[in-house]
Amino acid sequence: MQKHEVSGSVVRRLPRLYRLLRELERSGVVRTSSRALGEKLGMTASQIRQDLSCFGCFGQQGCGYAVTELRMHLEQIMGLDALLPAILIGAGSLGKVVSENVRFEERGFRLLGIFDIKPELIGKRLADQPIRSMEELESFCAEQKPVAAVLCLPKESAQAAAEQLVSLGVRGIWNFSHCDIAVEQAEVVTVHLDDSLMTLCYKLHNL
Amino acid sequence: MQKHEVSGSVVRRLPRLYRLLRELERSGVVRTSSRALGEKLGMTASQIRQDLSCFGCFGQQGCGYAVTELRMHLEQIMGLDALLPAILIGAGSLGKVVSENVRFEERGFRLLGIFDIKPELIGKRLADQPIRSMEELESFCAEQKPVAAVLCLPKESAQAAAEQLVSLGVRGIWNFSHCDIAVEQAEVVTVHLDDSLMTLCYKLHNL
DNA sequence: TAGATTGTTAATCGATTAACAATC
DNA sequence: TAGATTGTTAATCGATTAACAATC
Repeated sequence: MQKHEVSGSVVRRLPRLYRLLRELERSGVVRTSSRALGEKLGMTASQIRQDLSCFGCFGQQGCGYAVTELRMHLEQIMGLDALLPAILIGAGSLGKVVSENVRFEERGFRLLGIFDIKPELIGKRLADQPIRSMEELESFCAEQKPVAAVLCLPKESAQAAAEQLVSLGVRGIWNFSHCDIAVEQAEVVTVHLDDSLMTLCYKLHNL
Repeated sequence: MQKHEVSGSVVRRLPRLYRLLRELERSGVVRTSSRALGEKLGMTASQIRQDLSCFGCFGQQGCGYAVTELRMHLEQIMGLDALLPAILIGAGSLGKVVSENVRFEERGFRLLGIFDIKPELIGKRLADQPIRSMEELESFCAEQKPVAAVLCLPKESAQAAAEQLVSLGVRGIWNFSHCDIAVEQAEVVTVHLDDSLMTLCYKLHNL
């Protein structure tokens, strides 16, 4: 289906388009066009069509796109229907917010386990799960084979944890650790809140 | 100093370079080169030099860059030394994590006030601040003149809150509300955790 | 059929990389 | 002076936009 490798710019735009389609669906819109979609997302109709064309043909000449159909295609393209098994490491305040506020099941993942190193947290519950000891991690992974891990650790321990996770079979890491991580054989998506805040600072400074 | 408008791609790279320089400083490195910096950041030496050249000349031919000096220049460029007055709206679990975990003062902002609409939260403390009632917001803004606001609200109330804030003088919004926001006359930087997670899903799906 | 809108090819624009003269 | 490395100009590469034939 994909001609060549799809560029990062295209991949980063897919979630926004997906969210818009969900909204249109909720408001009862049945058909739409690249023009209408582009307007709402602040991009050109060309770009919408060009982006979609990386993955196939989802419209009809003259009539545009069926909203629900296109939304389902995007789900397939992004793999949101897969529900990949995932775990979360670090049940501090950050881990708590992420586990309780992120809709994993609507974003392609199922959160199977939450781990922390602090003895006083073990056994408490978070997002409907017991917090488990890090000593359980290896056997848990052997059994449940999580493909992804959410890292909510201080930056000092993030790199080592990432390496351990990869050695236990994890292939994707969602990293909240305020530092960059380098691991072979795994995809890492880092959320750099500090960088995001600094870009706001820059913009205000150069208004 | 800036020839033309600096592109978004350049602006987004500045924080990473800044973080690297802080690290180098901490490990006692005194001088460095575009080659060394590029290697650590996974980009070309050309790109480092090209990015910096948007703002001035900070190196010496033959000798590279003085780490501390360049770090200080970047602080100036991004405006990190300004400590712009900021407020936070929404003291739920998300607001709690953001106010307690983000190092505002190192990122160019000073958090002056935290607001929430829920009566049961008013008066409790967060990040060394009392949580204030939304009724106080107008007079507080008139007095303290916050330039930026952190939005930690559910998406239903985000747009209206943003508009109110702008009418009260806020010029920059750091938006955690899981939705896009459109306001005239203000810079908005939105943190889309869901989009970030979906790109990880895509990558794992297309491994 | 006429109008609309796709998918795709071609043209433009911008961003990245390479090259090199200037100079520490 | 010789070696290194900048700042900048030119060349390349990729991404966005425009144009248009195909067709619903």
